[in-house]
Amino acid sequence: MPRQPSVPSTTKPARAGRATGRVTIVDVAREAQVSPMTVSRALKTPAVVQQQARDRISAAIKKLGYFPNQAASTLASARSQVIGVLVPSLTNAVFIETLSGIRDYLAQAGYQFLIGETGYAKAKETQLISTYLAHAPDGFLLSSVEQHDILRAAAGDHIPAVRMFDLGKSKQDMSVGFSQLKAGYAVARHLIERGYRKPGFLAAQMDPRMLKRREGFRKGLSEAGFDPDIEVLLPTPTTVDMGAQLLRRILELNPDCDAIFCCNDDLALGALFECQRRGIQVPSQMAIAGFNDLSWAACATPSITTVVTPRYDIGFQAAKLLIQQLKGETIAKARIDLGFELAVREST
Amino acid sequence: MPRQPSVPSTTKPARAGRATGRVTIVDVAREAQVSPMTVSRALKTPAVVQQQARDRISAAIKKLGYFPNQAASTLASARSQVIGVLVPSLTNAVFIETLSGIRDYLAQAGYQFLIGETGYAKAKETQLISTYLAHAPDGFLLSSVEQHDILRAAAGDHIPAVRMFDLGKSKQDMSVGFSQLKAGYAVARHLIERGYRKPGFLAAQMDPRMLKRREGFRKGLSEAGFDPDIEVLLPTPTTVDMGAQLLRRILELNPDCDAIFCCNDDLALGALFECQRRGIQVPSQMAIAGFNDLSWAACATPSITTVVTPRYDIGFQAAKLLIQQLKGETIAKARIDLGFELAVREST
DNA sequence: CTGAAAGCGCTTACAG
DNA sequence: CTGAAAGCGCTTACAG
Repeated sequence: MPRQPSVPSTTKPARAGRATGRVTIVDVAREAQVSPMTVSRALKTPAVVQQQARDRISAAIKKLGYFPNQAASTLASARSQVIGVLVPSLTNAVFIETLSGIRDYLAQAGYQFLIGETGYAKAKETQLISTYLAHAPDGFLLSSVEQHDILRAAAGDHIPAVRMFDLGKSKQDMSVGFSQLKAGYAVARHLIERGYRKPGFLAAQMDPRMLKRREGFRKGLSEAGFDPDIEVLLPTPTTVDMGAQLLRRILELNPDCDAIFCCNDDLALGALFECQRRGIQVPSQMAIAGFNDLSWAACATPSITTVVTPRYDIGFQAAKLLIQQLKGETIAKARIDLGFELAVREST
Repeated sequence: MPRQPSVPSTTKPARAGRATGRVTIVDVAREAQVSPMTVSRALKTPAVVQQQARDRISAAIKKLGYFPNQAASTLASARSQVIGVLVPSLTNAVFIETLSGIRDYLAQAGYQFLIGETGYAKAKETQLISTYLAHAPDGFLLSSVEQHDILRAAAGDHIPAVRMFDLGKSKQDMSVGFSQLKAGYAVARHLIERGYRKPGFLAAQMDPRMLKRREGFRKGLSEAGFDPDIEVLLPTPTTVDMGAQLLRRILELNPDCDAIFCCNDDLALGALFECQRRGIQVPSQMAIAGFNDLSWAACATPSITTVVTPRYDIGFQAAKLLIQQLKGETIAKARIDLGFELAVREST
């Protein structure tokens, strides 16, 4: 690894009280016998620097153990190479996979990112954006559909943002996701086609995306002449255990409920465990459908029918869209629908 | 929200080609009729500024919509208020909870953090540290026990680091975790005391912590005169489905195996599903113990015995230790053992 | 408690 | 393709 050589005071006299000992672009320039500007160019736009100079600069960088100071670069260029990323929750596997997609795209593009957790609250999101502004992010990846005035107001400029998970209303706003409404609708259609007659809906964590899934589910039931009001919704955060609680509750309220759509796979898993505990056969006495296709859905006993969502891709494509925008490239489509898939398994 | 006022050219003439339009500390100083230095002090060490001046500065900040430029601060002070955090995996719920602990401590302390995923590889960790150095982090929170020369070499200075999850060998090295070895040993003792005679070990993702758990487990078995070699280890990443595969494999190799210690709860869940699929009664025909106490362990059918690990606290305490070190506070204990707990449930 | 000067390490905007 | 000058917005290190 690059070892920082102790710089002899003859080549680099310590300035009065400010010496950091850090190897700078000036040190590299001196070693390579070019100007600091040429070193800067060799690092940012190598094509524009003569091969010979580039070689000397590379050698000097290696010899001195130079690495760039991002703060200086940010200050001088007003570009931080940092993206602010705000997701609703970090304890939900769904968003973690989205972060993986974001990281994979941003890493190869040379960007870092700051991660914030909004707890599904717009106010918290606004506050985090505000905090992040000190770090002068070049852009934001957000999870809410709402607009943030602060993005327009800050730094005299509009900071570009891409919204993830749901699709923006206007085609100008950049967004990457899929139709939550259609996904909920598809689950309703599936359960009806399988012959279930009293499908219910279980949910926790009242966030806008969940409400859209519910809306689609209800629409599917209503259209087919079924009762859309068999449901239990809780505002508290989702846990596996809550799936068990919700199942108990819906059976108390609707003893003849014969199928449930859980708004995520954690609830579905808890509901399945509760059925096992009570000796309720799945799917013959109770069908269970989940959402997201987390790792256990496919290998549970019985395996769980669920909606496969493009979580990783949402992060990857959203990051890509943002960077294209930052580079001033033309955006073919600002609103990217990645779709979803229904994985039909044993539980329905 | 703070709206950036358009600055009339009479008060702030645009410099030749560099005007950013950003409100700076100089603008605030002018508005508050103090020097920029006093504004800086009012923000960093308010106690040292006269109340009256502070009030005028607050008003000016509000009026102009000022927020600090972290890049300028970092460049001038050589302190970035950023911590580099490296965890083995972002798709493992364990580390996510650790990140929550880190975030909760760092947020109130006014620090941001960059998150990197090492994929359980030291080389990747070294590379990420190297990348992060450009952002001049004030410290690192690491997951490996190994030393990184690059931390000593960089920036002419030693950058402080706290190691998480396992305990450092020396009492000088800062580390926060618990004894993986003792945890594995405790599970072995528990299974033996319950009367199981052929306990086996299932693992994936060969990382050093897992190997220490295994070492403790084998020690417990050997001491009691049991065969420690009933085990299946795979180098590939952990998934729920792999728990099912590993269970099949260990039963092929050791048909009389009557209990398994899975190196994490994901494997335990997969093993439980596989038992259900094959009609193997848990725990009467096969006992299952996991590790970490993830959300489903307590509510599975049957509920799963597991080792409760202090994941959130590891993150919180590690961040606290690092910040104390950065502030030059005296460190009472550099090696913090947070312990663990065995949650005995129905599966054993 | 307050301020003028200098500097942190880069990049912009020219000029050649 | 290359370089000298100036500036990004803060904080350090003095000096009062």
